[in-house]
Amino acid sequence: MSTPAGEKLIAAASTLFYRHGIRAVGVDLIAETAGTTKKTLYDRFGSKDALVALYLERRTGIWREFLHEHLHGRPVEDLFDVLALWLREQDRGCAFVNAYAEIGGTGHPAEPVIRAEKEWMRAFLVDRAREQGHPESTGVALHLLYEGATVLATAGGDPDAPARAKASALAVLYPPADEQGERGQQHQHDHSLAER
Amino acid sequence: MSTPAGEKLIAAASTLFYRHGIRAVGVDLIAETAGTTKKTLYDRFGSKDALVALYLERRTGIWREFLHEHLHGRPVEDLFDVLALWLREQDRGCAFVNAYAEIGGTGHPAEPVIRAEKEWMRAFLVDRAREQGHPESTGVALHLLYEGATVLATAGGDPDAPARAKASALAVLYPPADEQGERGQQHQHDHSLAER
DNA sequence: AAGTAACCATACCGGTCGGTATACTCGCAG
DNA sequence: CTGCGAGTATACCGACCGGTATGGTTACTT
Repeated sequence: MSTPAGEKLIAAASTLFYRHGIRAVGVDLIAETAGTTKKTLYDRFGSKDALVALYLERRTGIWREFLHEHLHGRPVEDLFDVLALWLREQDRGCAFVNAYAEIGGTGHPAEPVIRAEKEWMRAFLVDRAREQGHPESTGVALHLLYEGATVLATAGGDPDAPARAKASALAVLYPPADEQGERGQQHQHDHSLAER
Repeated sequence: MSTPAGEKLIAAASTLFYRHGIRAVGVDLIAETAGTTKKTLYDRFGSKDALVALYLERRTGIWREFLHEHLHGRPVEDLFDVLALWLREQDRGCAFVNAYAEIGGTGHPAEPVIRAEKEWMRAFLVDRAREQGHPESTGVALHLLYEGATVLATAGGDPDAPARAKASALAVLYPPADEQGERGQQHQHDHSLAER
């Protein structure tokens, strides 16, 4: 936690950074939106870069909470239903991918935060898959499908990407029992997440 | 094609936009890097936004050429070897995803270029998969894995992501013949792309 | 010979960038 | 009652932003 004015600044910065991007948002606008001053911003955080790193750190917590709350007690493939739900409000996609697009490779203090988030998600999915009796490679595949679905739902403009990713995930988790080739998403298992 | 000075401007803009991002690069720097002037830039392209759109349009062509050249005559799963090769030089990841992170949802003239690229890639993979006897859903799965691998190789900092994606792709393309669960990437088929 | 497309050079515009400086007010703990 | 952390308000800094204006120089066409 931070001071009251500090929290208002983080909240304003988070909204603005996510919606418009990092470079597109100036510190003047952040301070004004938060109803405070640039002086306070620099007293609390020292630099815009530090505020950016904090924005992403806060965001990891929010996503993990959302994920745990909605995936609790459900099979791992329902991840994609949770993602679809998340993207309905977070329509600018993955904040970490977006941030990396702007600051990647510059030595920015937020870079390790981005890598850590991706690593955490990989480990989470490997663990969850393992609990259901699947090898590490299956968790990795789920992670790849998850990132792909996020990108295609936003930059790709395909709102059904998470649903398609779920279908692909089911094919990986429960491979068809016959020998080869010709068929597709024939088994539907209906593990689908109830609309809440 | 454009005039000589126009081409120099596009080349300079492409390098700079890809390396540092769109907002991070000013028109003054582009003109100076190209060894020409801002006047010429505006005479040729009219606005920075138009130059951004052109940058992405050019980039689609370069990637498609690279893809066709390296994937020619090889099975579709070798896509991931081609991607690894591409990312060895294009280490800032997908230019379209990065651009969308900066301009997405703003009505920028480059937005349709981004969506078109993702759609083209989807159609390409669906076609290629179909040629090998696989249903549309398999091509879609390959597309998701491809986007996921690109993100995880760059923002995720995992240079082996394309290789992992290939293993996942093989599991989708050639599902294991037994009933369920417990095993992973047991068949390796060795369709791997010869190092060139 | 006149016109024109392409180009270079330079200066300018209002606005915003990240960051700093100065000065003042409040509430609270020693 | 004094000192200090937290806050507000405002002004300032040099640098850069996207975009425009003016003017002059080639080279090729009609």
